[in-house]
Amino acid sequence: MKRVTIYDVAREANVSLATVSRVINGSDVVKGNTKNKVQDAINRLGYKPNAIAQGLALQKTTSIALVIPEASFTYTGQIINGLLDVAKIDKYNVMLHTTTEGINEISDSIETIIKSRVDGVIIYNDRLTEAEMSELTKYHIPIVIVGNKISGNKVSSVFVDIEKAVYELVDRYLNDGKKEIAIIQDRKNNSSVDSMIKGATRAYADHGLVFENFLEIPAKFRTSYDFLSDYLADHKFDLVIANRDSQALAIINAAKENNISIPDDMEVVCIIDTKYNSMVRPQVSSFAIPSYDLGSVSMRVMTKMLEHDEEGKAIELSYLFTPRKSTK
Amino acid sequence: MKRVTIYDVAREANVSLATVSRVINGSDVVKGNTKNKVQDAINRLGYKPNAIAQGLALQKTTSIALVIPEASFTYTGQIINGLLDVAKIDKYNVMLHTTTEGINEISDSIETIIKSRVDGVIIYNDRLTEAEMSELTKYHIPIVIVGNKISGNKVSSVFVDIEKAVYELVDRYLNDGKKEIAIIQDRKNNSSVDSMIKGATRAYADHGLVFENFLEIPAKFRTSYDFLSDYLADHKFDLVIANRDSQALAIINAAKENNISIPDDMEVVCIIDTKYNSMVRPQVSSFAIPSYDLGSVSMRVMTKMLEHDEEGKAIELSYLFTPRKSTK
DNA sequence: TTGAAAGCGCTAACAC
DNA sequence: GTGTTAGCGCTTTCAA
Repeated sequence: MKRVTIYDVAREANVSLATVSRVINGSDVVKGNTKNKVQDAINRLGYKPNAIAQGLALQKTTSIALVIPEASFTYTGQIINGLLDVAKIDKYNVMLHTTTEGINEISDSIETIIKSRVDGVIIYNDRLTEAEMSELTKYHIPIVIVGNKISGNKVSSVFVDIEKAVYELVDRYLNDGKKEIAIIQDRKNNSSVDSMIKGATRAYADHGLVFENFLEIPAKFRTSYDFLSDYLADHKFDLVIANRDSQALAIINAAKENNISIPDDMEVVCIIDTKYNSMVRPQVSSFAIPSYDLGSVSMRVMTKMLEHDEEGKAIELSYLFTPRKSTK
Repeated sequence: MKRVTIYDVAREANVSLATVSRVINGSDVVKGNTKNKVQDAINRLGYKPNAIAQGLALQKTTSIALVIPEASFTYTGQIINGLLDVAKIDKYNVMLHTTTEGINEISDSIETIIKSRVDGVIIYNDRLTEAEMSELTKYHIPIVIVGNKISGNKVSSVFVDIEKAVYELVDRYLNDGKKEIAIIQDRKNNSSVDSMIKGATRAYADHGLVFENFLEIPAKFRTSYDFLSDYLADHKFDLVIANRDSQALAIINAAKENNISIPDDMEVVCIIDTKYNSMVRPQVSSFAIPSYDLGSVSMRVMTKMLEHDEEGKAIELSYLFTPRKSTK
């Protein structure tokens, strides 16, 4: 079966292909009568414009590339949903690319992305390097970074000020005299943790103290839980801050095992919520990062750069600390 | 900045564009010497072939469309990872489309998918209707359905026999004299639940019994948990089977609230595991559906249909019942 | 072994 | 209002 083309429609409707083109693009110069003729032919033949040919002719594909770290769907899922919802509204397609730390870096995807001639690329990537950024920007393709404040010529970003969030939290605890505060490493989201540490460090400094409890998970431990169930045996904290709710859970489980009662003996807070936090007991106090919005706003910003030729800008989204059962 | 084209390379290398085309496509008729000249020009100019133009000329895009239900990333995440991993190996791009029950049905995506001229489409969709299938198959585009046994001309499927899994499980409990077994509805995965019910019904029938405990969640309850915490107050089961681990969790939480001890008073099993099952207490016994493989095999099957012109086929993947703390 | 030229399906001047 | 035609960047006969 041969795909029906614009020529077929033109012949069927007894008009030129230019007229058909005008009709499918909603040009208003076409006379109502011929427009109907063409529309009928289109329906009769089941014609669907070839986006590839349009892409070639127009030098634009109305599709964007989305790059996310592999195996991150539990927390990027909401971002993707937001992204896709507005992509759908604006009629953009999204091509999905994943990176794997140490195996499949961004640079490996760039080749494919550039060849595919997407109109823009949206990246949720942890600790994007300068090199990677300039590798990309040299193609002058609009970029939006989600989760990290970087902007410039045709590169925008949408993010939450995690440093501030953690600063405020830590400051509050220090004011209450609770000085044993720890932050736990998240191998899957280094840049977020970098911000957390900055916030804590600043809060400590403002109290004339030094923040030292960044818990790196030694390579020999496969999960945070494995590490913590050992570690908590002879360490005690007033508050532990994790990046994702799943890690907070690991902490809580490890605490239970060591007869540390949550939140009485120790409190736990996380930054990123997923829907699991609503199913789990105790529910973890969190910052309720607006993941869906992170995605939807990113795509909005992208289309604005694309269609209204807007400049790159940095957009900060706000968070809301939501106390639950893991804090007093 | 104008993008560099094959013409630019041809001029730079002092050959015809046909020769450049041969080089980038690895043709072996080109003399080593000229091949080097061309390759040098390509590197010097930073030329990247335009996949859109190639797509037009070749009538194939080396990209596929992936359709999944929105907001399903926690359990489709692994499938996507598997899918993308082999897509990357075979150099296929994947365009991501989501459906939303009642708002964005498959049929709404078909238009876009067909226009985008992908080479094939992979669908993880719950209870795909006949109408939707034929709407798609009429374009003669290769399809693979994941999670559902449907096959035909250029349509393949990759699935796990959930009916059998549940049959075996229920049969075992009935043999032990545990007759109060319930299955809980999963609005997000109707077809899986359909299979579960079939399996249970058959097992009951084989024991001369009738399966009746399919717990539908009335519309007024927002979550399974809301429903169950009421429901379990005056209902008791030997075993409750859920589709996803998150639902099993809801059941366990609701049970706790009603002073039903798991697994002593009631046992709980789920079909689909996510990584959260490893963080949660008690861990839920499950069937350990091979989600990653579901994705990777689907993509393999797709490329086989695409590149080796293979026929559609149905591939069954196996499961492994994994007892944990929610069963005796 | 290489080049010339037609064609992939569409858009957008430019004519009429 | 509508048609003609020259691209868009590439692949692939067909000749040379």
